[in-house]
Amino acid sequence: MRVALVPGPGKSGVLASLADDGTPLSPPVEVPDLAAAVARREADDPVRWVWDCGGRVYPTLLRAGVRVARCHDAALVDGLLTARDGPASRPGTLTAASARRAGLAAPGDPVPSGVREIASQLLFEEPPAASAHELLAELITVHKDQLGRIGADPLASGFGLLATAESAGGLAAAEMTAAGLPWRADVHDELLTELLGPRPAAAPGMPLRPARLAELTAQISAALGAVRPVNPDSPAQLLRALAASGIRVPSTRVSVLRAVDHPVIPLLLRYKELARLHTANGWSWLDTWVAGGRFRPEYVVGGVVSGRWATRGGGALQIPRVLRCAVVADPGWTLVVADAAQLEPRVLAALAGDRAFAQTAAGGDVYAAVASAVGADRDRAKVALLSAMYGGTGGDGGQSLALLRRRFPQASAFVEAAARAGEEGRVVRSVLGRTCPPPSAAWLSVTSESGDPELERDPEAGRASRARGRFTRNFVVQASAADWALVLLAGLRARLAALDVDGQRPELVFFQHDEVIVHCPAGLAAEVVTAVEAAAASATNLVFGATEVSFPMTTAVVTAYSDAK
DNA sequence: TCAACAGGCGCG
DNA sequence: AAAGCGCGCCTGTTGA
Repeated sequence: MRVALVPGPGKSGVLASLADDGTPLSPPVEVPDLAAAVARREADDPVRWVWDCGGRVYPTLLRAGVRVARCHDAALVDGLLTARDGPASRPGTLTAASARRAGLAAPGDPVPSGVREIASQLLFEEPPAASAHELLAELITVHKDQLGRIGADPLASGFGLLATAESAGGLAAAEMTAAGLPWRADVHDELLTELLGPRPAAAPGMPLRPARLAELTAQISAALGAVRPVNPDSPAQLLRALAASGIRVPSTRVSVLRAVDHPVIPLLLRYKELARLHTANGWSWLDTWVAGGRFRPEYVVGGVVSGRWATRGGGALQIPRVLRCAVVADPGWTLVVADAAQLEPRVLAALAGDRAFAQTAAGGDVYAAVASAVGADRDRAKVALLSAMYGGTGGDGGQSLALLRRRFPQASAFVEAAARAGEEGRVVRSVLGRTCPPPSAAWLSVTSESGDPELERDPEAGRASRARGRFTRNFVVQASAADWALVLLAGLRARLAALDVDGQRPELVFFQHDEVIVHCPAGLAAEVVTAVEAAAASATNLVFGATEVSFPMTTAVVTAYSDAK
């Protein structure tokens, strides 16, 4: 059973039951308390809620203590379909719905990524606010249209799974934001103080460097023999000061500086490390993003073209390793940290239908297995494999790359074909059918062939073409890995819901590409680990069908995130 | 004065 | 000969 839902004024809402093909079964029903109505239906029988944008609707339900098991998120599905069919394919009704959504949004409100562009175009037209009944009618039309377009996909079942998983991802994202990642502000503060010195007093308009950074700055200037103090935060200034000391470098990147032998280098490297911590995850970050012992990032489902998630604010997907000691389970609770081991090479093995490579990826360490298969050491094999997926030659791994091609011709041909498609301006799709963006107008104009043989040799054309080849080469792997991880997340979420004991519910609290963290009562950790493994096995089967490739999860039951791995 | 850009670095 | 993929966010600089 599907039920379409649109919030109305106050706590009210409008509902309509739909058949599985999206046809309305009865006239819309107004309810005074939407959350209560949803909770009743959810308890009765399995419902797939159809709504326009879970990111907006669901947090309200969660605040009222109501969870749902399944949904169809029309905004997220629109993103998938628009990536597949192009913006011109978007039906008029959805455009109108997007416009209304944008019109109803407060200025500066985030708009779901799939409709961001069109919404921003229409934002200025001040569309009239539509009634909940009008919006529901539109939603029903859009939903039915989407079901038809999903069904028409050449990868119908895969693409349908993707739409379902993307929608479930929307639910998980809202729930994770509501739950928050356990974060010990006191531990974080202690670490900052230990590394940087005491927190500088707030000086209006005059941000102070913490003691340790000020000290290093002075030492750096001295080591460079600079007359005036050098600001290490200014690459241009630093570059000049280095040159004045006879150090000629193309940039001030850590990787470049590391190769230089000079007394100032260790000071600079230390400064960069600490300054990064201070600016990216220092006290002001703590003030801004951590409250009540929780860090609550806002996830952007499908925010990356490959289907990976992004986050808005707080840089949640770049939590530095040194800070992971601040992620600590509540007393009596524990963290289950699980990540998919060597996900991308395994995905390539499963995708490419390369028997030899699949057998190689059937075991515990793909890189070691590849190394022994091609007769190279593990490091070289790893670089070669990554190069094959990223489009580099791997420098040192170049030879191994050639061996890789000989030993695993089908896997190589698979990524090469993806690269050719990109270079020629075509699009590629993930295993479940997520579609990469078409080439930009700028790319087309740079690479378009002209009759003039002089122009054809424009090196810019070749560069742009190869760059897009690397992008599509990587896309098929990264996006398929994202497919798998999303299906894992959806399955895990469902399994965890079944472990709910009197509100002592294991909570998904973090998701980062190929890694999840579950916060659970200590007594449930073993069951959570089992759930993770079952979800991984199920994801493998749903996404890749029968395959020899294994997708093992590395799980750790820990008190602090830093204790994992 | 402020927005856009460049350089840089954190994560996968 | 050299170079890989995808992000978010910070500071400093530049230019309208």
